[in-house]
Amino acid sequence: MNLDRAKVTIFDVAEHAGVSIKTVSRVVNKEPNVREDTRERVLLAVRELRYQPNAAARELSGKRSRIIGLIYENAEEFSYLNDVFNGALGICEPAGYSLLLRPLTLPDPEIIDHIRQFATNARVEGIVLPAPMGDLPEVSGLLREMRIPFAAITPREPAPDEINILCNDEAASHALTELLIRQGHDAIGFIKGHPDHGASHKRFAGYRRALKQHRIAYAPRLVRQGYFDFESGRVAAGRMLDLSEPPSAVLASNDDMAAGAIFAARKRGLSVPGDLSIAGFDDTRFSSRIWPPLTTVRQPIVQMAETATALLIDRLNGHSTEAPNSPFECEVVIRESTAPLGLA
Amino acid sequence: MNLDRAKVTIFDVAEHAGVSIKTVSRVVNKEPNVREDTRERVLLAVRELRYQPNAAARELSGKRSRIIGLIYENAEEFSYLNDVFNGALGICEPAGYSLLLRPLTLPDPEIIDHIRQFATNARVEGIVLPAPMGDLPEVSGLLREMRIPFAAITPREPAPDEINILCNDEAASHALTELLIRQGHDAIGFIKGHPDHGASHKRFAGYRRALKQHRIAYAPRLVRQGYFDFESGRVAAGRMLDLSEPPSAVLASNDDMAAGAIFAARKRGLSVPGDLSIAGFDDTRFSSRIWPPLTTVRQPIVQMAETATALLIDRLNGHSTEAPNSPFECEVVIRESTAPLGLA
DNA sequence: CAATTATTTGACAACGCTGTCAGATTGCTG
DNA sequence: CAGCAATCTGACAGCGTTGTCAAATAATTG
Repeated sequence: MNLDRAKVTIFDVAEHAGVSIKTVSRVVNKEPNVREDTRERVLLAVRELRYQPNAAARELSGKRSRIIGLIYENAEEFSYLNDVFNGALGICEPAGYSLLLRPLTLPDPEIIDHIRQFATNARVEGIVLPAPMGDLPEVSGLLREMRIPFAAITPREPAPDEINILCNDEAASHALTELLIRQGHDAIGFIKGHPDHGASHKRFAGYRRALKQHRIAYAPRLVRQGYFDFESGRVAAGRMLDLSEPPSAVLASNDDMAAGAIFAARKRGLSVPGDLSIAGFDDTRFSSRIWPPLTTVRQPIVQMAETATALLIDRLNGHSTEAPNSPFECEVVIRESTAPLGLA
Repeated sequence: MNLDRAKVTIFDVAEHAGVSIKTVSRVVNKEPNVREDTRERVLLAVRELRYQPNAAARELSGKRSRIIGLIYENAEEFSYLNDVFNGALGICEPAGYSLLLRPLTLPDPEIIDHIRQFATNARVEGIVLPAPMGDLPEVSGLLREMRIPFAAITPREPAPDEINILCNDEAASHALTELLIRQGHDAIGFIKGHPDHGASHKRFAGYRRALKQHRIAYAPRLVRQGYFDFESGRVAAGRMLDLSEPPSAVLASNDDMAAGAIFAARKRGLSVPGDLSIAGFDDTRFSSRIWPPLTTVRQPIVQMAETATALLIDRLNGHSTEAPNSPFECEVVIRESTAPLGLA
């Protein structure tokens, strides 16, 4: 198949504007040292001929592919990724970059090879690493070693001189726990997230801080390990509900597990929130569509992805990445899965 | 940022193998007319030096970008897209193609311009069009006019000589309706899908055919227009439930609307499936995670996307696209949202 | 075995752009 | 207005491949 469109070349533009191809190149690439009137003449020619620089020639000559990779976990949780895609694409397109996807199924013993191959084959200039990819030390280590710039979207401690976008998971978790405490709950269960995800620890920390602050004793029996998936939430919640002194509220580290908790409660004939309040994290698409709609925490994922991508492109272009490394704000969304203790 | 890796060029390989660069090119591109022993010598050199052809140079010289575009509706329904992505990526990667995403928000009055720009800027060789993109005549018309090969994944009538992947929506809908009829239901509501989607009509047709076949009168009051989103399903189901003679079962044209129907039933104090059976379509990720888990229809989306992409690549490579245009099989998944009439 | 044809190989010119560097032009200084 | 620096512009050589076409080699024929 021939790509026989767009055959206006830099020569055509140069001739039309009465300058050399190099000057056209300068204007198109916004290089300095072009007189204002020549610049305009060239720009006019570009518009009139609808000139589109040939990306392949550019890359071949200039060593820049203008491709950004996005390595993500090919998990079921996809509304998060949808936002990431949209954010990243929204920035890439106007900046003249293409976005190349690389799904990975975790855990992946050959992850290093896969990423190395992706980086080489796809000739990406930089990589966006949404959670939990940015949490894996072998991944960030490899990219550092390969000297491929990357932007991680994950609540880890920002490494010096690396782009890292995060939001205040801990504060949001604290706020959510506090909400339940204010509603009179004092036996509050917690389902932890996958231990490899930075967010898991932050969320747990917020929970503990809230308990402590309100002088509620920490009860290990009310804390269970989950793995961010529905099934683990269902099991973890079930265990707690079967205790002789079950919790009156459960905080799950994400919405999938919260949905699992609702499922477990239903199976035991408990009403939510009448007998058990349940809250989640993430505000996925279906959080408001299950019954009862979930109280949860919403993160500005699109904005976070936009910022990560924009900073990455800045760095690729040699701009001095002024890191606005203050975390993004999460928002507690109160719906019908939580209620004051003792009320239906 | 320099892409200073992978600097083994075709010259290095040629020298190492003691042949000319052209011969290396022949071997790498699987062209004919190379003696077996020279081929092997070259292949060995390729492996030893870990030679990776430079994609930019290839494109510049050979006019082939090896990029495939994927234009999709940037809707909320993402588990469908996840499958499409995975299927398409899974085929592209081993075939040496890159996949470029182009989300579009419908309705889009400038859709023509957007696609034209995408096709030109991104220099795609071919385009995959999952539903509902393949349903829009202006889109397929434009691509035809631009002479860009495309593969549509949608239940429309396959245009001659165009790649079109579909599954037997009609038969699945028929089977699902029949299931409800066998369970004793005879007042079966139907919530239609978005009228611009080909699947909507197929699914409705299957419903009507089943009614007819079992001599159940078609009742227009039990059929409502929906738009594939939760909210429209909720409203449509609500209207039916408020009738003086409400249905005992509702078939929604997708799972989002079925979830809306469950929501509406709950709000009215009805139990599902005790008072109302509800079935959906698509088997999205959360279909099994809401309460009650949905009876629905599963389509082999990943396979369909794989096939579409593979056929497209075949065509791009000049192979004679033997269209296996027989539809893919859907599968009815029976869960707990449907029950025989009169039983809890 | 010479003549002819089929197969295999290689030299070299594109492809469209950017980087380098030298030359032309302009502006400024005294 | 000469002399020099700063600014602008253009010629030309790559970048790593594939396509074209001619040359070399092998296979076939009478």
